[in-house]
Amino acid sequence: MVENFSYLWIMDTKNDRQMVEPTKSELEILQVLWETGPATVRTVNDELLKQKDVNYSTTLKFMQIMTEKGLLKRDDSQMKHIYSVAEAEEKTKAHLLDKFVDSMYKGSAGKLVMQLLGDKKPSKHELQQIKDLLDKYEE
Amino acid sequence: MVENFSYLWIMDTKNDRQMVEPTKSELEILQVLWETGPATVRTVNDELLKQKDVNYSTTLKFMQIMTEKGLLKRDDSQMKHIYSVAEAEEKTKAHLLDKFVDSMYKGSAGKLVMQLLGDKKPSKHELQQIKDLLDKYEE
DNA sequence: CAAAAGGTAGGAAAAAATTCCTAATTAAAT
DNA sequence: ATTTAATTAGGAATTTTTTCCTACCTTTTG
Repeated sequence: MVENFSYLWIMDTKNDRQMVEPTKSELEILQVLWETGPATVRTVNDELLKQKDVNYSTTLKFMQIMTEKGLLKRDDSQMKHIYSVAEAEEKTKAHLLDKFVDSMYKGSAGKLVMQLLGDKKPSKHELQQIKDLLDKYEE
Repeated sequence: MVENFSYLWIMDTKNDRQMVEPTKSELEILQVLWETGPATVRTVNDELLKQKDVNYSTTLKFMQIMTEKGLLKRDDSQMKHIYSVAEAEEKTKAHLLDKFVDSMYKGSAGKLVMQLLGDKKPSKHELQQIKDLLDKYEE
């Protein structure tokens, strides 16, 4: 019986992994890693420095925390650890988008798109892409 | 000369007002006020209680802070103060959506829509609305 | 090999966001 | 007129997020 419980607990923690939501700073790091692919702290920090003033040890700390949270994976077989994202970019983005739509538009994707069109100005090319997608979607 | 400077400063602070971004908790309060329109702390807190466990004085505090930040306006001519949002719902949402698109999809509204269609499932009615809007948009 | 440079780990400090306690005030009820 | 209930204001405490200092390794360089 005890084994059953602990087994369930292990499964739970594994499934909860992507439920962990990145903070603002953590998201910035994810975005770098989505761009570059697996990378060292140095590489990530250099990228971040292009956007804002940030200390190397701050980035290191974040990436350590994110690894603990399960947002990142780490290969520490070499001295320079290589970090990579734990979940696919699309999956994470889908989740964040989902949350955004739910909270801001009560889950109505249509409302969001309508505001988007009034607000941002998609290029002609993008508009066509969207239309194509909508057509294909209608099956 | 002094008058000129102070005049400019006043204009600046007014324009900066909506640049203040709500935190997560503050957004929840905005959402209630968008629904109900101008309301007392009591009303807002009652609404919040439907979603989560929150103390009256916590809500009060938030609404005071939000007023200081310029996110809310307050009519305190009566004992029960009446709070209302400082900026129109659409304007605030547009701004937050804009930030979201920029940070997550590098400003490509098209990319977002594409993910949206793969992810969420807009209803047939919503799809038609979107298409209509796209057609109208092409002028 | 000694020094310098570049890494990691761990903790602590600082800043931001959240929560709620308490005192004072006003309105309502008995 | 007292008491009770509802409200605001102002901290203060807590929690979360962000930042970075320091000690200690490992690798590279002179």
